[in-house]
Amino acid sequence: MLDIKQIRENPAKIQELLNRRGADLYDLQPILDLDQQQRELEIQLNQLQTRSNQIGKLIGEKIKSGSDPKGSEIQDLREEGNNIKTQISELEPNTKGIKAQIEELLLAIPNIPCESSPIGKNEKENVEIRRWGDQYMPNNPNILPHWEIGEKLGITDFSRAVKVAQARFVALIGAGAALERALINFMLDQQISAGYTEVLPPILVNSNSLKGTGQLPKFAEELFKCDDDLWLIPTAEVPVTNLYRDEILEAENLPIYHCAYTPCFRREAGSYGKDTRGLIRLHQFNKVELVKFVKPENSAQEHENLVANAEAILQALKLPYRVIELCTGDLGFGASKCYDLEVWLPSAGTYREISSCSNFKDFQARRANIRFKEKGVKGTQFLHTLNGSGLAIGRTMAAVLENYQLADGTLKVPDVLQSYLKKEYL
RNA sequence: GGAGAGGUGGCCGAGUGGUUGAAGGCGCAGCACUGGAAAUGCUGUUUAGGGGAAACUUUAACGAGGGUUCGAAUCCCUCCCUCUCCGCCA
Repeated sequence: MLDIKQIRENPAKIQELLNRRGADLYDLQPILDLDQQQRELEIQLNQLQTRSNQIGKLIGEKIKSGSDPKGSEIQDLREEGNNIKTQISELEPNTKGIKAQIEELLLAIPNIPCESSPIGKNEKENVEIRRWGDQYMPNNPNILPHWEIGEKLGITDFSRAVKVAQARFVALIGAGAALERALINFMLDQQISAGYTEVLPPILVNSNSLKGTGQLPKFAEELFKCDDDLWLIPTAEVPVTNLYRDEILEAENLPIYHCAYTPCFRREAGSYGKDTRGLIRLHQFNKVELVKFVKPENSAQEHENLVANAEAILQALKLPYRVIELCTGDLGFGASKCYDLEVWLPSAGTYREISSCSNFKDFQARRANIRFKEKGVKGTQFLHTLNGSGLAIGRTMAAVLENYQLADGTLKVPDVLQSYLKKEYL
């Protein structure tokens, strides 16, 4: 959520930044108008309330000091109080309505892009920052797509998973399950030693949590909903970020780094026909997520470090990848600045997103009301949140299945996973 | 699922309609005392919004939302959450 004060004080600047996502998409003027009305009403309401409070006190004092509660003095005050109450009840619905409208509008407005985010209209204008691992690109010309090698080795079973659930689900069998588990454990172990504290959070969350991280109210159609106001998480970002919702943290306890393995559930609405085969786009997938809570002045550096932590996994797995910086037109709803890691998938001859590392600045913190207090400094401040995949397991599995294929149709286990799998080849 | 209890400030805990943003204690901060510290004493110690250059002032908040009243932490209604016992269960 954007800061209404900032919008009020600097509308042109905020509007200009917002326009970088795509001109004319979001108009701040209605918010400004409502805000103006709201403050005028509030001044009136405040004055009435002040008088009402005075009357209440006065009646109390008079009765205590012996005035006749039925006498005309008290009766007059009561009448005035009643009048004020009527006036308040006329104004109050207005302010409440206007406040709710402002809130609704604000919740639907995305974060303002960072000044440093490259300006562009769509993913075509994203900027490649660096590549790594060209020397590990396989030169085997007969590489099978991962879903084929997976079926061939008998470690992925899509058709049975479809029978059990639906399209876009998979069952991992035998070494496939073991490989998935090895990847999870390896990633967690690595991130824990990089300084992240592991969390195993709820994977059903309430709608307040989803509002806090920005999935609601706008993106309900991308989520699976259960009864009782509970939703399956689309990413561990939601439960982990909301761990500290409505809290005031001590500055000395920052930064906080968490890593979390969870399954993730997405409807993938609007992507019919895209990536229909394989492990790339499923309704359920596993992911290790990194989440940081930091002081505002450190968030840019923390962001770079977060990306490095995600990259370290790909490097340890010797999987070729590149780092893309998203342009303003391709930035996610809550992100101010975002780097994607894309892993090399030789069967397709392309890089595919395997991690998305975003700096949300105070956007989520404001929605989720996560603040910190610095000793000796008056008041509280919103902290900055960041998160990134470290990494998406299913897509990592796909990358391993393709990049580690041998000419004879078997698979070499990446060095760092051998101790987990206790095997060198599959 | 059945029966009961409860949700008050950073924490503990009082408070059943009247000047209570909330006694008391703990904790924390500052000052005094001390060679220094402990102990002690004094002072201070929530958050958010509005107005104001500021000093300051005003409003709101005792789980959430509504109601009664001139006035609600206190009374009424709805919802949420926590705990205990019974049942069921990985």
